[in-house]
Amino acid sequence: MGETMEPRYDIKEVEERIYKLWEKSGFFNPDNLSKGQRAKGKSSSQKTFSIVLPPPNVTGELHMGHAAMLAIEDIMIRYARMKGMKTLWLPGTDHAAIATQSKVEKDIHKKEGKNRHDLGREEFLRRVEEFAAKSHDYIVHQIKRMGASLDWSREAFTLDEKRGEAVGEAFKRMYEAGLIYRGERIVNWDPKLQTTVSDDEIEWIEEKSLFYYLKYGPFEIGTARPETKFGDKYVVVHPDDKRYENYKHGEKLTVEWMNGKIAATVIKDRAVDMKFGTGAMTITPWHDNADFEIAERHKLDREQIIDQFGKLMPIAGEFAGMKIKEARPKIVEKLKAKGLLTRVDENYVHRLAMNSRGGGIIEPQVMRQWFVNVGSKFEVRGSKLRGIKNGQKYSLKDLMRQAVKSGEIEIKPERFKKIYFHWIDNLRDWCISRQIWYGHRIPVWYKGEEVYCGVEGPQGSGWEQDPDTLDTWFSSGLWTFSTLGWPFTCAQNKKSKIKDKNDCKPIPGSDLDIFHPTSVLETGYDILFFWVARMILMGTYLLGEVPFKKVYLHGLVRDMQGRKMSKTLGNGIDPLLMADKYGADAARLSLIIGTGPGSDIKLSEDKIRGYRNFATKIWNAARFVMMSKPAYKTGRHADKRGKKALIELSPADRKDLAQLKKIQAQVTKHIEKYEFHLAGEKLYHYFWHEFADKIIENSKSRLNGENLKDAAAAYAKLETILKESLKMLHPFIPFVTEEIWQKMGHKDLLMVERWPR
RNA sequence: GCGCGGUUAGCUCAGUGGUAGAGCGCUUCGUUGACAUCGAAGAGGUCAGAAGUUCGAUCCUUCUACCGCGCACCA
Repeated sequence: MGETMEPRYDIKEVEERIYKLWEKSGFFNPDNLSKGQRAKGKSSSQKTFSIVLPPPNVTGELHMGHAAMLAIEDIMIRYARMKGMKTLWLPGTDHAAIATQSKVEKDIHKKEGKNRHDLGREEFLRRVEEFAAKSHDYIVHQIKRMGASLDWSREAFTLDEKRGEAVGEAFKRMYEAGLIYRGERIVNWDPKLQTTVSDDEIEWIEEKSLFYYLKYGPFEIGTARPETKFGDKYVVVHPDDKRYENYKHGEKLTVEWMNGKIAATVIKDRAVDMKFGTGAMTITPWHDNADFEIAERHKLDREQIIDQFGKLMPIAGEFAGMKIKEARPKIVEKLKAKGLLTRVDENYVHRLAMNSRGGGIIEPQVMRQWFVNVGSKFEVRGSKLRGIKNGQKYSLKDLMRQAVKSGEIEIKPERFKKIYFHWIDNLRDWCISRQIWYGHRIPVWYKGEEVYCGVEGPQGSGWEQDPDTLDTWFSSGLWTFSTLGWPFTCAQNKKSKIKDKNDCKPIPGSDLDIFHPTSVLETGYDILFFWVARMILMGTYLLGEVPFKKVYLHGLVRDMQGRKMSKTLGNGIDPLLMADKYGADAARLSLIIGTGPGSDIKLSEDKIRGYRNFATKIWNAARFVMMSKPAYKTGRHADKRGKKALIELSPADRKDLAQLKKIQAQVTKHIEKYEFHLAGEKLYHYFWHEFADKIIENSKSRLNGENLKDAAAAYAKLETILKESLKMLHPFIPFVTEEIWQKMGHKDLLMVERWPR
C-alpha cells in the first residue's frame, strides 16, 4: 500500500476542495440528511436540532466576531448532525437599514459629492441594493471559507419578498390588536441622519462641560444646556423638600427670564433629586426624556425650542436660526448681562447621546411616530407559553419576562438573565418608524383622516403610503420564524372557540412545524437587547411560543490591547486572510479554546499560528499511522487466518483504549454542557500529548518488531484511536479531519459519521 | 447611584475544596523517515489584599483595592 498521504498539508487547496465535497453531498440540508441516514440503515431519530444564523449585516465584510459565531455554531451543528439528529442551520443576511444606508450615502458623497436627495429615492435605493448584493456575495464566500455547514437552499434575507410579507403581517396583527400605535411622543432624533433611532442604539459619551446656575425668580436652577431653556415655564421641586414648602403645587408666579417676563408655575414631583444642585429645576418637555414624563404626569404644556436640523426656533428671539454650538456662548453672555447667571460649575460631567450607527448627536424631540406598546395589558389567546393563561391579560413585557422566568428559555451564561430582566423593567415603548429609505416600508396608507393598514395596499385612489420605513430590528425580530415560512405555513386552529389570528398551528410537516422553536440562539452578548429580546417579544406574541429554547452568548473579539476590533482603528484581523494563511481550522480553534462563554476573547495572530501547528500535527500523526499499515499486512508472515486473528491486545493497549473511552465521555459531556472551550482543550491535549507523544512513540518499536501479532495489535490500536479522535475532533477542526478520513479510504463523509458513544 | 464581570507563569487565558495548567515567549540540547509548522529537558506562580467557614481555601462567604462593562430621568 505504501504512503497514501502527501508529506505536506496544503491548507488552502484542501479546505476549498473539502467544502465543495460537503456541499455536493447535500447533507447540509436536513431533508437529504435524514434520507441518507435511513438509506444507510442508520435510523435517524425524530429529534431535531435547529439554529438560525444571526444574519450578518450587508455593510461590507465579516470580522473575527462573526468568525467566532460561525465556529461555535458550526460545532453545535456538526455535533448534532453526527448524533443523528435532523439538523438545520439556516443562513441569511440582514439589510441593517440605517447602517447600510449611511454607509452607501457616505461612499456616494465621497466619490460623487452627492447626497441621497440629489439622487432621489428610487435611484438611491437602486444603489444601496447594488451595494448590498455585492456585500452579500462576499459575506457568503467568507462564511463558506470558514467551513460553516449551513443549508444554503434555505437562505433568507431580512428584506426579501417573503420576509417583507411576514413583516407586513406582523405589523398588521399588532396594529389591529392595538399593540402598534401612532403617537406623539419624545423620540431620539438624529439631526445629522434626519431620522429617529431606538433607545438601544444610543451611545452615551461622558464629557466635561460647564454647568450654569441661573436665577429663576426666587429659585436657583441649574443647567448644562442653557439654549433649551427659553420656554421653561415650570419649576419643579420635590414635595418633601422643606426649603420649598412655602410654595404650593400649581402656584403661579411671574419671573424675569431670558427674553423678558414669563408666567411660571410651581410643580411638585417626586422625580426631583433633592440632593442635586438646589433641588429645584425647570423643565423642557420637548427636548428631555425625564422632563417629558413629568409633563405627561401633570398634563403640562410643551414647546419646541430646537428644530429638526438642530437650529433654534423663533422662541429664542434674536438667537433664532442659530446652531446650538454657536448660540450657547452668546446666550450665556446675555444671561450674564441680565444678571441671571449666578455661578458656573466647571467640573461637571455631562452625558452626551450619540447615534451609534454613524450618526450625530441625538436631540430628543416630540414627534409623531409609530410605536410598539410594551406596557399595556391585553387579552392573550392561543399562547403555549408556560405560566401564561389564555384569556387573561398580559403586556408584551410580561410575555418577555415570563419566557425566561419560567425557564422555557435558558440563558447562558446565567448572569445575563439578570441583565435581561433589568432591561425589561426599564423598557419604554419601542419607536419603530425611521425616516430613512432603505428598509421595509410601513404598511400603512392615509387618505385624509382615513388610515388603512394591510400587507397589500388599499383599493381605490387617493391613498398615500407612509413614507417611513421600519426599524431594522422589527424584521430581524421575526427571524426565527419568518425564515421558516411564517405566516404561510400556519393554519387557524379550528378547535379553538375564540377566533384569534395568533391562535394558529403550523401545518404538519412544514419547516415551522419541525424546526420551531429553534434549539439554540447563539450570538454576541452585545445584541442581547437589540435582537434577542425582540425575537422573544415577537415570538411570544405572534406565535405564542418561545423562538428558541436556549440562548448562548459569546464574548467580543478584541485585539491584544483589549480594544474592540474596528476598521477605523485598523486593529482588525481579517478572518479570510487568517484562513488562507493558517487555515480555517486553525482560525476556528483559536476562537474557541482559551475562552469561556460570555467572556471577551483577546486574539493574536500567534494564537492562530499555534493551532495551525496542531492541524499539521494531526496530519502527520495520521500519516504515520497509515504508513505503519503495511508493516504487518505484507511481508513475512504467512498466517492466512486474517487480520482479526492476529490481534492480541496487550494490557497496555487495553489501558490506552480505556483512556480513549474516558476522553470520549468527557468530551461529550463538555459539549452537552456547551463548554466548547473545555472540549476543545481536552481534545487538543489528548491528541497531541497522549496519542502522538506517548501512544505513538511507544508503538514504534512494536510496529517494526519481529512479533507480528504484537505489531498488528499495536497498529490496530493506533488506527482505532486515530479514527475515534478524528470523529471527536471533526466539529472543531472539520477540514483536516475530513481530508484524512477521505485519505484513509472511507466511502462516506466524516461529517455524517456517528458520534462516538 | 445600582448591577455585573475580571484580578492565576513574562504575555494571552483555562481550571479545581486536598502536590497549580495550556498556548505563545524564554534557556539548553537534538534533523536515526510521521511531524523543525517538530522533539527532549528546563527556568518561571505566597492563584490581587484582608478576615471568616473548613481538618484543609486559589476555589465557598464577607469586606477592600484596582481594571473593564452594563443600566439609570441627577436637570
